[in-house]
Amino acid sequence: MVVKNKGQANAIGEEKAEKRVFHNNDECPIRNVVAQIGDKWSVLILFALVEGPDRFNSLKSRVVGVSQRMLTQTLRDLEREGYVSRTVYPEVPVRVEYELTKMGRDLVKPLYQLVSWAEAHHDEIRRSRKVYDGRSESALDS
Amino acid sequence: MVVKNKGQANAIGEEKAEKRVFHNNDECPIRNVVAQIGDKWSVLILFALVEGPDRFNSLKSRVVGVSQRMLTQTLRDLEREGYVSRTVYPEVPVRVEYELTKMGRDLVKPLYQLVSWAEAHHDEIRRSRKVYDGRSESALDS
DNA sequence: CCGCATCCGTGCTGATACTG
DNA sequence: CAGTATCAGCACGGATGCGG
Repeated sequence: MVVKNKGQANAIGEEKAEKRVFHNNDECPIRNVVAQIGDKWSVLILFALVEGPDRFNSLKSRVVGVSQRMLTQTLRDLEREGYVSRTVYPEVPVRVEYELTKMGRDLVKPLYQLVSWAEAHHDEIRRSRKVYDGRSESALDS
Repeated sequence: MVVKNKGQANAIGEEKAEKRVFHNNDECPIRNVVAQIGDKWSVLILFALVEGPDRFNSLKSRVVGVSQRMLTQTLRDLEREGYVSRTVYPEVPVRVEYELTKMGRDLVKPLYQLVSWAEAHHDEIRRSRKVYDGRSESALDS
């Protein structure tokens, strides 16, 4: 992440010294990971695969709304990152199974913490949005 | 998460368990949270604010690369979600401080787990990318 | 069944200039 | 200091058609 402080102090919540500087570049592991899982379909696909290996068209059915194009593309990206493995069974017709790798199953753990938090605070977030949007409207009063 | 557990046991009969269906819509708390923090600057700004309240231009210096436009916009979004509070001190010149709310500080906890994972696996991910990209090139052999 | 190729609209993003 | 306004580029993502 290129945390510039006194000599590359690692991690985030450790010392309470000077305020840290954050870089968003190719070397930033935060963005390198979050940018991928933060896209439109990655998280849903990863969680679908938690329940076990699955085929392309089965995934397409289970991840409602994903297009063929985006499912292919996202699976390729996840495979490139090393989260998902792709296995082709040369049967007739061809069967292709996608499965979480060890790193993929590892990633899902902290990800699940985040999702649990999201589910627990969903209502609170939506209330906050309504309040915020309401204030914006009332700002138009004279 | 809008998990629909009904039938859906289509195709290939040998499903050992019922697999869940994931929807990406406005009601999905996963996407509702991940979509926001997954954007280009949210995580870095949130982590910058973990160290305490900060002013606009200070944040702009610490989050290297962010433009004035995106910093404003992201802070507004985070405020709307309820993660960040905005306080204006009518001094001369004006001072505006941004601070994590309780929910914001709460969110950072699971987020920190994810970031720690990211830092620990950054090298492995980059190796995986190189391998993947290497395979793509060698596929051009004859 | 599992894709890839192509077209194309839309929204995110940065650069720049201006305001209270 | 802390924004807002406007313009332009381009990447994201959907729809469709073709191929192994």
